[in-house]
Amino acid sequence: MPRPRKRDYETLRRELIDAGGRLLAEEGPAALSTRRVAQATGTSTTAVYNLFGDKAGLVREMFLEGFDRLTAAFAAVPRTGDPAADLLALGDAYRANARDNPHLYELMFGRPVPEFRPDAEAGRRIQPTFDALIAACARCVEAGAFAPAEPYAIAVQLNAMAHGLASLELRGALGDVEEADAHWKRAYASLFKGLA
Amino acid sequence: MPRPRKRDYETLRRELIDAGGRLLAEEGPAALSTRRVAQATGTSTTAVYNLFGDKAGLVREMFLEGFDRLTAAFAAVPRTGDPAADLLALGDAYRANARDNPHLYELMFGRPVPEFRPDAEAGRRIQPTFDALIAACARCVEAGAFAPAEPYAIAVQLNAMAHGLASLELRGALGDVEEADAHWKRAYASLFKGLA
DNA sequence: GTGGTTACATAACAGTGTTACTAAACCAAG
DNA sequence: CTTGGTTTAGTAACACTGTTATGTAACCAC
Repeated sequence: MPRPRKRDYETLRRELIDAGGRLLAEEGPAALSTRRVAQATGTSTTAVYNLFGDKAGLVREMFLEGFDRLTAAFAAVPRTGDPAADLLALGDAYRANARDNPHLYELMFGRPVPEFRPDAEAGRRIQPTFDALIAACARCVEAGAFAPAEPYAIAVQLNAMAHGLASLELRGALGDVEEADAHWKRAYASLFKGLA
Repeated sequence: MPRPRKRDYETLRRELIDAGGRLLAEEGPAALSTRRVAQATGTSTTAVYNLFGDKAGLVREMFLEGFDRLTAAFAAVPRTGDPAADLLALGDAYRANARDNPHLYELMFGRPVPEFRPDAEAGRRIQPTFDALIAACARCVEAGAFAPAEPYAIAVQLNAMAHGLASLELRGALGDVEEADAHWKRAYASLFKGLA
């Protein structure tokens, strides 16, 4: 007869992920030690290994959650009668996500945690985020805002531009907020013109 | 009368930076421990602290060297009578640099080494790389290939696009080489059209 | 009480960046 | 020659890391 569990595993798992998210947001990736995460949830590091396999498993969940949030932010963008404006709004949502969660953004698109590297399965799991962008591009093509082209190919361009701009902005390379605003506006205008 | 030095400091400094570069290229950022770098140069970790202040100081030199190389790659791009083609060639050089040195690229544009974060001085030191891009954009404006606009503002767009594409490509998100070629080609075509 | 099982925390291990410490190597002065 | 002073260099020590090993706890069945 096994020893009873002190805590519900689902709840503990949730708390560990949340604790990791808080530490990451407040202090950056260097704060993500198994000891600190475990301590923040009143348990021991063994829980990380039992519930996630290892530290990378925990960080993987945080990575996936970052994309879930981005997907949700995209889904929250209202669908108007103007597909081009909707696509711009997606870009705004992407930028806001990066600015509001710089450390999580780096975790999603960079390699700040040495132990973690996304696997192919994780890549598949984040596809919905990109799919939302592809769908928005398809609507622009259908509405005639963009010249006929494969929505996927267009989405790559938009994705690259947004990621490049967000990365530059997070590094402080785009100047103050107003200057950064202007850069985003110009870049999207150029690219939209080029895609028309 | 001080004890004589066993090694010339300039030479040792150079060797430590080179050793770091080799370890980074061959095994990635996780191999960049002070002990391994010191061992590879037949000295002890104290040398890292004496010559660079700390590990971050060594990594900072590698970061700067990465940009020196990129600047050199840009300088090696021949200046033709076609400024737009020259700008494309700069993009190719940027991409080649990223593909040939993926770990160094991540060090230059990401945060793979937790101890190191570029300071403002480092930011100034890498300005020449960006200046080359700005100059190439200026030539496109002067030649009428691009509509009149601040070369700096154009350079930001090109930089963002190139960085986004390179990052996606290094992550395996652009498919095989031919597919990636096509994505780069399309993205630059769209942006150039938009800037015309 | 013993055995078996799961659950959990702690100890132990090997590695990390960094600082502290000790010895080495040399010349000057007495 | 000895002592003192200085720089140089390597190693020891420290606190931290991810991870595995270990020991104890908690429960029921026999």
